[in-house]
This record gives sequence, C-alpha cells and structure tokens, in this order.
Amino acid sequence: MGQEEGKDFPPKKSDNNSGVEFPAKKLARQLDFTQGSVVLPEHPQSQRHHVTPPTPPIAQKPMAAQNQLPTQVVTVPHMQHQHLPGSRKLESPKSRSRPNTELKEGTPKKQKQCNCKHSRCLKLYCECFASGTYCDGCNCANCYNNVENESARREAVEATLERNPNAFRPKIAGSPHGTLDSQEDTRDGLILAKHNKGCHCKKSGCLKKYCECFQANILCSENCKCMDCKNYEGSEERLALFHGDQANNMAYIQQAANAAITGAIGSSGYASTPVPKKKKGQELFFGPTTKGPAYQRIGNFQQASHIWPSLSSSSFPDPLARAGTNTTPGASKISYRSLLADIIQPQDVKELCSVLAVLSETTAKTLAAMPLIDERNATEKCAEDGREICLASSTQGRLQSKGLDTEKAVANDHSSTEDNKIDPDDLNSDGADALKGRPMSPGTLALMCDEHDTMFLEAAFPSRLTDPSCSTSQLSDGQGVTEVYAEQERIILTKFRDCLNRLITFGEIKETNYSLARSELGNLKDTMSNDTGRARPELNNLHGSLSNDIADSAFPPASKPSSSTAATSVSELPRKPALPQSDDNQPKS
DNA sequence: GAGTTTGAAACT
DNA sequence: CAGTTTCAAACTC
Repeated sequence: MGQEEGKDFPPKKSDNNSGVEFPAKKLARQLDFTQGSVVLPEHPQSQRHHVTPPTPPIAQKPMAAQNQLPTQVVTVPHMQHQHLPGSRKLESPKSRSRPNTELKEGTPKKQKQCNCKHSRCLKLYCECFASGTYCDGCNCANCYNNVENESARREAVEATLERNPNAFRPKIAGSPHGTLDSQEDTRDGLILAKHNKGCHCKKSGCLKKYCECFQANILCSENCKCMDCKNYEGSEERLALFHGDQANNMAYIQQAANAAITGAIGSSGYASTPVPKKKKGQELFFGPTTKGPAYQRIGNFQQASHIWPSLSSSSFPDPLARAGTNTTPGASKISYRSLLADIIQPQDVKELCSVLAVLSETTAKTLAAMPLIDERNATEKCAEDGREICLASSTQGRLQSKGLDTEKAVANDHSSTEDNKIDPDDLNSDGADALKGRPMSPGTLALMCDEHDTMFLEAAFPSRLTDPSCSTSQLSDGQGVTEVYAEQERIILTKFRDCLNRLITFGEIKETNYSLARSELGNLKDTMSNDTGRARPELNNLHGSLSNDIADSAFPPASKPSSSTAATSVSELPRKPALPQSDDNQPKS
C-alpha cells in the first residue's frame, strides 16, 4: 500500500523507469495494460465465447427497492436471466451479504462500489471484477474494469481463469448432491450450502464478515480450515449474534422467510437453517470455541440437532420462534419467545413452499404457451393494472428457479452432477438481482456463460432455446425477459410479503388476545389456555390464506384462467409428495 | 475519516 | 504446497 496511483501495473515497490521489468509476476509480464498490446493465448474455454462486447446493459433498479424488501430477500434467490452463473457478485460472499445493495435495516441501499487503488480493478481483489461486472460509479483509482479498457480487462479475466478456472464460479454451492458429501448436503429436505473452498479464518472466529462463510450466511463446513471457528450449528456465539442483532430486525425476518421458501440456498437470507456439517467424528464434548477445523466439531451439530429437533424439520427461521422454547446450549440464554411460536408450525412452511412450487409449475406452463412479446407487453400492461395474473405467467423463469429450490427443499430431488451442484446456487445467489442495475461485463458474460443459464432458461422457455451456448443470445427478446423477470419477482415477493404481513397480523392478534384476556378476565391462567386454544383457528385461517393468497396472486378471481394450464387452483394441483399433508393444511378454495 | 485488522488473492 | 506479500474490505477508534 501506499503506492502512488497511476503507476505501472501491477504496482511495484521499487518503481523506476530504468526499463527493469515489473516484479517477476507472470501476469504483469504478460500484460501491458498501458499499451493495450497484450498478446495472450485465448482461454480455451473463453475463446469460443468471445464476442464483441456490447455496451453493458443499462442499470436497472433492483426490485427490492420497489418492494421495500431487503434486497437480499429479493435478489438472492434469483438470477438475472442473462447473468452468467459464475459471476460472483452473485455468489461471492462479499457480494452476497453486501452485494451491490446494502441490506441493513431492510432498506435497499446503493450498490456496492469498490475502492480499489492498486489492482486497477483487474484482479479478484476487486469485487466488481470478481463479479464480472464493470465498475460503475465506484471509488476506484486507475480503473481498467470498464468498457474503455475491455481488451485489458479481458486479458485479466483470462489470466485469472488460467490461474483458477473456477475463479468466477460460485464459491458457495448449495449442493444437494455434492461430490464430497453428497449425502450430507441435505437435511430434511433443506438445501444446504457451503463454501467450495472453505474459509481459512484464524482470528475472526468466522463470525465476522472477514469470513466468507459468515458473509455468505452459511455455516463453515468441512471444507474450511478455519481456527477457533464459531460459525457452526449450535454455536452459542453465532446464536447470540442472531438474537442480539437480528431477532427484531424485519429484514432478518424477511430474509429468513425467504430462506424458508428458497430452501436457504446459498446466500439467500440468513442461513437460519444452517448447513449441517458432515459428521466426521463423534467429538461430542468439543466446546463451541474449540480450536481447529470446523468439521471437528460436527459432533456438536449432530447433538444440537437432536436437542433442537424442530430446527431441521422446519425451514422457517427458528431463532425467532423457537428460541427460549427449546433447550439448546446456545438458546438457553434467550428468553424471548415469539408470539408466532404457536402459530407457525413446520407444516405451515411446507404448505407455503408447496404452494409456491405448484405455482411455479403452473406459471411455467402458462409462460411456455404464451408468446414472448405478448408476454412482455401483457406484463407491463398488467403491472399497471395491478393485475398480477399476468405476472404469474411471466414469472415463470424465476418461479421455476424458486420451484426448483422448493422442490429441492421438500423432495430432495435433484441431479448429482457437479454443475448441477452449482446451478442452484447460481440461480439463487443474491448476486443475480444484486447485479440488477449493475452493468454486466459483456466480456465476462461471454467468457463465463455456460450451461447454467441454459438450464435455467430452458426450464423457463423450453421451446425458445435455440443457442444454449450463450444465455445472452438465447432469447429473442432478452431485455423483455429481464423486465418480465423483474416484474415477476416483484409480484411474487410482494405477495409473499403480504403473507408475512399476515403472519405478523396473527401475531398481533394473539398479542391482543393476551392483553385483553389479562385485563378483562384478570385470570392469567385461564387466559393463557384460552388464548392458546384460539391460536389454532387463526392458524387454520393462516393455512388457507397463505395458499389462497399466493394462488390469488397468480390467478386473481377476475383473471383466473379456465384452462388446465394455469387456471388450476392451487388446491387442485398435484401436491408435492414430500410435503406432508394435513387437513388443516389444505388450501381453502 | 484515518488507521488497524483481517483473510483472500497473488505470488515466490 | 507452504510461506510470504499484496490487496481491499471490514472493522475500530
């Protein structure tokens, strides 16, 4: 540090003009950024994708801003359709927790901007570069990560890829069938993410954002080589963080709820249903602060899971609802008990997931049958009218993604290839939407585009895929699709927000019941019992309302199609086999 | 806002 | 592959 800006790149400690070659850095020798005369063999993989970079897409406002939802909730699970899967503003922990948008207080904020000084934004140090985006409005100095220096930038990308072919791939993989621990990656239907390389933290306890795992809101895994790790399931310190900082944070609630829907994949939301660790040992007596790799404490995780059985069975964030109601080492200090603790049950969440999954399938069919251009126009028109039915159909892509996640969450039904292991993460990484409004580097897009988007889009537009090699050219109306996605996302999330608000309402009702009972009856004991009895009818309403709410979002009464593709009411649609059904869970039509 | 700490990336 | 350096973000004051 402390080197002057604007000097030769990479910066050297003893800068001179004597013609002495840059410090023996391979890349530096190969690249002459000042001359732009770099001659590097094209990356074998990237070569075929090399295209003349178009102007980066115009920035779009993240949908989160419109919905007043935490960006992470909105953006995490989805991928901008043309976003390259490997892009790390998607999946980079850094970008995940603080992607292009800040999430604190649930208020979407400005995009993340780098402050690079010495890397020229052409190394992975730079978040923008690492994410495959151009710097745009950053505070960086001597930036080459822009259109004007596309050639240099492309060379840097290739050099980076040469060093690490996976440099731009997701670091966090929600791996339902990972290669290392395939059988451990799911637990009770949840998709569990972990850092591909693992962190190497030494001093942060993996509870600060220095830690990529923590930043990605995932637990450390056996991939990590961290020391003194506290980022594991059942960790008191970790739980304390959740409760102390986020228990009352609406953003957290929304994120957690989002995780409930998406299966807590990747960076989405706070991983309130944390990654279970591979049981590599039975060191049940390891303390939470035991030094050594995280996996050495896996015994604790197992133990914690037993103590906290409902945690694994419910995808709803338990730090809120269950803290204080269950005895767990970490939670024992917590006395807070959510008013929703008796209202939200595992089946509620499953019900919600089921509804969303069904909706995604339905809308997929609808969209597939709808001409793309018409769809776009219809979406815009309907958005103005507030008729969400149109969006439901146009949402197909996103919902397909969500549906996948949900299905994974409930059915654990996924392929086992390495790529597919990454795919869900790609599709759900917050980067996708975090990148909204961020000019995506066309060069990186071209370099990085691969089968992931293809799969994603194939699900959305099975009949329109013509060129699977590049997602940016797959659709005849890419921009329209982007808008459709955005609008689709807005609608779905708005609806989901309504559902959450409904939950809040139920909680408030319950609270009111408590208060009234206390003041009017003066018999606390009777009040408590009566109130508990009242909670369930409310819950019954909740079950129905959740389902109907979402169903109506797709098919409002006035617009409900009568065809079998999209008109089918939720209750009529086949249910996910993995979702336990109960009578009071059945959506009420 | 400046300085420090931290850990990933880059490099040897 | 291990050790060191560089770097920029996270954090502290």
